[in-house]
Amino acid sequence: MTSPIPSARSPKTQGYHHGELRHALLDAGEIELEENGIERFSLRAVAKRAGVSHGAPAHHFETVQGLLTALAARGYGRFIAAQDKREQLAGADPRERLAASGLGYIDFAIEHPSLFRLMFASERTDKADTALAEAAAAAFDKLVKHVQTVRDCDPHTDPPAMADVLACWAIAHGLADLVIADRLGRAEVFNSMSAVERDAFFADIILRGIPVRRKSEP
Amino acid sequence: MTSPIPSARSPKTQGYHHGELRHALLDAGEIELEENGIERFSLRAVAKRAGVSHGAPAHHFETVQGLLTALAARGYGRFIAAQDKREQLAGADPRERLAASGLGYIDFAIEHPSLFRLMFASERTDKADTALAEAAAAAFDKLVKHVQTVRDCDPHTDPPAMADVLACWAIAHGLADLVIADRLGRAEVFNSMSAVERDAFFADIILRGIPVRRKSEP
DNA sequence: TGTACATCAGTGAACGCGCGTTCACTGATGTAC
DNA sequence: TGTACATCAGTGAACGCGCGTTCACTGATGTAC
Repeated sequence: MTSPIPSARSPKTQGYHHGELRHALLDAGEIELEENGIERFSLRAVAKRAGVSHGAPAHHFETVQGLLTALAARGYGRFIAAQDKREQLAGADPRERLAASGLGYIDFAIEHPSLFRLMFASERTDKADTALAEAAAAAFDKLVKHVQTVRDCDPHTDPPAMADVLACWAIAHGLADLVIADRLGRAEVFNSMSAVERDAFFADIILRGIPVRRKSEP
Repeated sequence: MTSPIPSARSPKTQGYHHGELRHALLDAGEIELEENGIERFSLRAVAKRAGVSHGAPAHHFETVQGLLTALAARGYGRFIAAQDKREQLAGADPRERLAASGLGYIDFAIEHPSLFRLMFASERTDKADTALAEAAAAAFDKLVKHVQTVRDCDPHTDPPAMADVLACWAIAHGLADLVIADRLGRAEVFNSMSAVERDAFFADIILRGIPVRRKSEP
């Protein structure tokens, strides 16, 4: 079934003391989360996977909620990294970069569906946690800045631009959630797409959130 | 804490036999779901709320998964009803009706957040269940027909129209999921809206999924 | 360099809990005659 | 209308399980002198 992660122990600390257990528990927790889903997540299984007794995590996380909260916070780091990765493949055009960021949003959900759900739809994290709140805020700021670049104004003081922010967010989020729930297959055309076609398809939909302003319009 | 639902027993069947227990369990299950969330949902609590012993549900649902699956299937009925309700308040314009349907989608999520999550994001339902699959298909068909009316073509054979379907779906779904995750409050403008303003705000965003085609465009 | 000692970070047994499911049972109901 | 009987739909005790958490313990590590 599950096996410890020997590589998580450096040769220097292979003995009684682990040395990097906090980090190892996060790694093991992430794997457990993706293998079993949030609904079957358990601290004991995480400890087993990390190769320690199930009492050990208490020295690093007060409760299972603490571990899940730390996982969610770290998840936002991966989430932003997935968006950065797509942006680096994009050109200089602000709209293209915004769409790329949205594709990274979806990539993350596909690669880490349970972590994505933990971050956006679980009641098992501590929403008052500072690190988690800051990580989530950083992700939101990223989107705000994309829209700011496209619209050349600050969404926080320009309601129409903030509407663009929420529209793009909702689209990327909705696509991501529907993809991992395996719902988009209902659209026959979706099933026959190559990866490149799918990216173009999603990018087109994401950009509907921030319509091009025409001269004839206000 | 929790109390039985005496009204679920008709005077004629108040004795040893319940008479409507299947129905009463679904009602109790829905309340339990919303009060405790999926993550803390338990068959024993549902039985207690329905006023029967915890062994009783086995006569109506093979397992807890069976009850959750039936709840999800019935949820799609409520989901479609929420959309119908909004449509009835809308005029004849196809775009207005499509937007209204999307608002009903969001209404449902707000009124039944845990049921919404059970339907769209849980691993605890039996996805092979016929009734559940048919209920979900009916909800999708509803959206397809809205787009069909707006575009005057069948999305199942017209890929651009199916792209409109998925775009509108993703927007309504994304808004719904972000609203119940309490994320939209990050946009300051959103917090100060009245219910009517919020509806108009969401309707505008939903309709971005199905852009008006101009004569100068293909 | 060697020793005493404090602290750290593990172990593993134990606790109590709620869970889904099973099952022998029994009261209530419906039907045949 | 009355009786015998089959079936239905409950009860409640029992099962085994995995869970999070606690705690006395101990081996490992680091530090003071």
